[in-house]
Amino acid sequence: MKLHDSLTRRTRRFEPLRPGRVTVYGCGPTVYDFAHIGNFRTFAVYDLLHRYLRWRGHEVDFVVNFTDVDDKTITGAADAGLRLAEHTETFVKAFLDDAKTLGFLPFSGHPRATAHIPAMVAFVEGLVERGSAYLAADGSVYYAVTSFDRYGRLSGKGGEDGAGRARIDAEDFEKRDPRDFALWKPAQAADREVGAVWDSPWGPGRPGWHLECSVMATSLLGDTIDIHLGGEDLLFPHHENEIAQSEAATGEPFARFWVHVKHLKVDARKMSKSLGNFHTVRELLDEGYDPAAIRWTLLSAHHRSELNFTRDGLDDATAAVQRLVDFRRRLRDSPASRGDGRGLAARAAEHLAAFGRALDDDLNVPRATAALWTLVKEVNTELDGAGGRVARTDREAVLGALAEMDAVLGVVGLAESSRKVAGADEERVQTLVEAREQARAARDFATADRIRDELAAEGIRLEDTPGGTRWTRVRTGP
RNA sequence: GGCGCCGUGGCCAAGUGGUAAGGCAGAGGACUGCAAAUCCUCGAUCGUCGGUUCGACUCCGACCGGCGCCUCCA
Repeated sequence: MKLHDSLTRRTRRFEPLRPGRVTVYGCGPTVYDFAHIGNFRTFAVYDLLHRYLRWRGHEVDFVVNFTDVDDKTITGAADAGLRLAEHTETFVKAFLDDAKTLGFLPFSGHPRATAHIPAMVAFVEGLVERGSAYLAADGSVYYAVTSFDRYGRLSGKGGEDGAGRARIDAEDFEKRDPRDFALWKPAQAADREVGAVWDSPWGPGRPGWHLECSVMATSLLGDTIDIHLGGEDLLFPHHENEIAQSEAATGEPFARFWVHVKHLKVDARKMSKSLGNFHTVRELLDEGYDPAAIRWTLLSAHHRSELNFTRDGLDDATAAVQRLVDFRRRLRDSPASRGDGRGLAARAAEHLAAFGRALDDDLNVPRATAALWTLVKEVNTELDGAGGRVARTDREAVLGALAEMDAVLGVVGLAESSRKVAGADEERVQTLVEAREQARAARDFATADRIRDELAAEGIRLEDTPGGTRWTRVRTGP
């Protein structure tokens, strides 16, 4: 596959360092609040890459951390009158729930910063020994940016020129260079209040933000990882600092590919609480949107392009997803015709190949889905022409290709799972459908239409086919 | 001020130096008791102005508009 790497600013061929085994680290959520739809755009891309790599036959170690100690989590815990761990647990759980809702494959692990403090301390000790970090008068340990000559290579920022404009905080007076950043911070009153304090050779305190990712990535995945992911905002300073720390500590290249996901906008504007366009997954679900439609929307633009998230877009996605569900159902339910196929198997293979080629090209989902739609249309046309029948071999081939595509996209199965009808309801609906059939046979269309309308109101759609009336639950959005 | 991105049909969104995928919506048609589902047909010259080129939407420049990072942020 080819993958765009932010560090070299090139789209390059990707091969794992160790054949057959890919190591991926994605910066995960800071668990101080419910993750919003913008966070989940990024995480949806993580899931896409995860699924794609597995689909292409790789073993994947895919780690996504939880930042469970930082200013915001500490402030939040203090405001809630809780210990840090109690406070963050709520949002860890919420994240995992939302991830499941959106059909994410379980990642290999979700290391928490607070569970890796000893390794962080050791990491910092190593940096101090190497002369890459120093203990300042305020009790903080800072990374010395000037000790790393490649600093700024990723972002094109943070060079000496930029230092002139760097904001000068009170703590900056303790730094040797304004660009230096904290690896270890001495305990403050608020930290002690919520239990965010750990021992270290430099006294009680807590780790700086950038440190955790370097430590967890290298200790869990090795000194050099294949792919490092994050939102575009993390490029600087977070990822720049990760590189500086990690490479100074290990002497090895940190990440071979850097993938940054563009931010999404809501109604063409930056999502923010003040604009009132701030959405969480659970809010959208409460409004009645289909999880699969949310997922489809989040994946609807290439990950390096801006994604404009709108209600209209969600409605579009709802219709598109429903069409895919209908397609699979139609194919599954189609009676097998006798004789040889009509070439659908070959075309399914062709479109599946095109789908794969699109993803091979820097995860080009829009192009991949175009191949999917072409398959849908061609098969529907064929079914129309053949009275709804299709050769068994053709049917299995098309269903197989669809399943393969969905192994990466993860929407059809997700959509079907939210359209299940419980047993009791099923019997009730069946009874109504039969009553309507009798009314139709008696040409009592008023009664028939009334039953159909009633069922439609509860999301049950009826279709009168030559083989009888069929019904299905559909999602049409709020 | 520095670095960077974007502007494609009503909406969303790919793409390429040789005359623009796909989805949604809309219109007409087929099918249907009427529908639904499905299929068929119909729409853009790619922000503006210059330049390079046999030829640019695709390269270069300027401009207009929108946006991101530079401070916590997916």
